[in-house]
This record gives sequence, C-alpha cells and structure tokens, in this order.
Amino acid sequence: MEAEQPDRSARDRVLDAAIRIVGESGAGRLTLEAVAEAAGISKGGLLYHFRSKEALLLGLLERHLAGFRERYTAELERRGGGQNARVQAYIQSVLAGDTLGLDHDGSLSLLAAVANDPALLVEVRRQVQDFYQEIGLTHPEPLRATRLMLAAEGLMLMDIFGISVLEPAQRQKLHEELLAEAGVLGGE
Amino acid sequence: MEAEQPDRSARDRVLDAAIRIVGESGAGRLTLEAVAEAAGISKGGLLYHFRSKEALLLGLLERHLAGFRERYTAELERRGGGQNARVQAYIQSVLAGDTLGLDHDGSLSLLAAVANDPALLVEVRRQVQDFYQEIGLTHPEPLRATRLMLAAEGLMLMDIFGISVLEPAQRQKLHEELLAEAGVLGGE
DNA sequence: GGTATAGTACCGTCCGGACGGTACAGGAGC
DNA sequence: GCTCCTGTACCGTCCGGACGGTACTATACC
Repeated sequence: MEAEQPDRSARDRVLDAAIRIVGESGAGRLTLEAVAEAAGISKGGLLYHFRSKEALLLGLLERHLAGFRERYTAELERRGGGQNARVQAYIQSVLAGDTLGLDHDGSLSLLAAVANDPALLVEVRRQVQDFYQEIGLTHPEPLRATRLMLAAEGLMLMDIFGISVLEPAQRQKLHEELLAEAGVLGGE
Repeated sequence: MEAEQPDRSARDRVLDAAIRIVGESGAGRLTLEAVAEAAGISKGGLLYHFRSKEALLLGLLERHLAGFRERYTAELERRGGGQNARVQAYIQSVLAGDTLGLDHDGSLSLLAAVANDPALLVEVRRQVQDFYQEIGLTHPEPLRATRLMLAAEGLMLMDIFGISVLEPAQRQKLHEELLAEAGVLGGE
C-alpha cells in the first residue's frame, strides 16, 4: 500500500484513490473532485491522466481484469496445469490476498462500473464467461467444478458487502476445502 | 407504523420504477426525477410517498428483505423443517423465480443502496448474517452447508452482472444439484 | 343541509450546490 | 522549447429537496 517505489505511477495512485472512495463512501460518491483530492492532485491533474469519468472507470476495470489474469496465470503455473489445477487456480485467484482486508480491489471496480453505467461491463462479462467456459465447462465434471468456483465467488460477494458469514479461522478452512476438493475432482 | 391500505399500489409502483431504472441505466442514474417519470407521477408526488432519496432506498431494501423472508418461510414450511430443509429453503429462496428473467429485484435493490450509501446496508448485513448463523453454523456440517449456500449466492451474483456462465438447462441442473446435495447432508 | 376544518394524494416550480467537463496558464526537466 | 504534468477558474447542467398550490374526500359542528 505504501509508496516504496517513487513511481507507483500517478495513474495507479488515482485508481487506488478511486477504489478507496467506492469502498468507504459508495460508488455514488465517486466524483472526479473527490478522486483528485484523495489522490492528492488537482482535478485538472486527474483529467490529464483520465480524460473523462468513463475513462477512469474503464481504467479501474482494466486494471482489475489484468490483475486477475496475472494472478490466475501465476497460480496455474505454480500448480503445473491440468483441469483440476485450473479450477484451483481460479478459486485461489478469486479469494486471493486478504482474508479480512479492505481492498477487494476488483469487486469494487465492478461495483463502480455497474453503478455508473452497466454498459461498461460488456468486456468483463466476456472475460468472466471465457473463464467459466475454459475452466468449468471443458472439465470432465463441469457442474461440480462450476459449483466450487461459484462458491468462491459467493464468499467474495460477502466480502464486498462487508458480511462476515464465517469467522476468520472457519473462512480459511472453507477456502482450503474448496481448493482441496477441486484437487480431487474426477477425470485426473 | 405500518398501517397502509388505501394506496399500497402507488408506493409499489414507485419501487418498481426504481428497480427498472437501476437495471437498465445503472444505480448512478437513479434520480428522483427519473423515478417519478418512470412511475408516471410528478417529482412532488414521489416525494410525498418517500420523503427523501434515502427513504426511497430504504423502501427498496425493506421490500426486498421482507420478500426474501417470506419466500424462505414458505419454502421451509413446504419442506417440513429440519436442518437440511433450512439449507434447501435458503438456496431455493436465493435462486427463486426467474431462470433468465431481468428483475433480480432484490439484488438490484442492494446495488442501488450500496451505490448511494453503503451505510444503508447495516440492516441487510445483520439479516444475512443471521441467516448464515441460523442455517449454516448450527448445522451438523457447517462448512458443507455454508458452501452450498454460497454457491447459490455466486450463481445469483452472475445473474446480477448479466453473466450467463451456464446455459439455461445446465443452470437448472446445477440448481437442482445444490438442492439435492443439501438434502443428503450428514446429521439427519 | 350547509359550511367549516382536516387529511390525503398529488403537482409544478424554484434554488443552492455539486457535478462533469473545458480552457488555459504555468512549471519542471530534458 | 517542447513534453509532461499541475493548478485555477469557470461553464452549463442536473440533482435533491423545499415549498406552495390544487383537487378531492371525510368527518364535525351547527
């Protein structure tokens, strides 16, 4: 979170600020002025980096998607490939990072986009669908695989809305169970 | 407190209009004027029924929560009670109604609320947590039960964002599998 | 029966402020 | 002196909400 590198570029700092606002005050309070202030620059400076609010929203979405793909690819490589590894990598990527943290980066990006203009989600839709197509539906046990992936998604949803349905230890156990079960699906 | 008989429909028509706007144009375009127009009344008339935007949002949330509790209670009664029946009733209530429809009534209410002011979700949080507490955590197999519930939640999430990860037939099958598996959990 | 009073349901207008976006004038560093 | 970046000033629009008014109904008192 801290700026150790002199260039956690201005763009990224702006996106971070935007995420912070959405999480704390709601997507409806995501105004250019508020983002600029939270990022420590002026409105003019913000508009230099993102020419419009829509561009800012798209930036948010793009960073989220890129980050997710990156996490997924890394996880998959770590697990050596295979149908079950894909399911595991997906689950791990959805639930990645914080067990209790507040960044939910990607989900808040989605929230911001859908609140301002649902049409922005076209690309997200396409990519998520691709993931499910590639991982779930080509799996020897498509429904079981999909179910595990969706459970991870549900857990993440609860995080977005700030609902802790499980205590941290239980949550961690559920997380591990999902991964474990994905590892022993039939077909491998 | 809650004694309204003469104009039950006007309030509901306003709420319906609000949901329509959120679904079609995004929560960010949910303005009092737009709602009034969509509901076929004037802005003044709208403000007679809901004294502020916050009141409108709360109305949306309240109707959703009441509807969910009602569905859940009915489903539970139909299944005769018991730990597994509770899990089934919950899953059924989450995925209730349309398989492909566009109303996602409740979820859009949540979306509208979280976009305008996350603080409104306090009550929702409390109720959802109660459900998980009552159904999942007191179940003999808490993690398995929770997992099935979360999978239903994930599937619903995909609906909100308009992502069809499964074809209707497959989706239906997954829905039934979740219910079936909830029925044969240990402890009964 | 007639009139006064109160309540319900709604309408149309107005305003202060916030919003997205534009224009432009710098300034640092190459 | 050009590019990259920043800050200030401003514009037109839209929003939430307040307000005053209207039409109709219901009860109340005489």
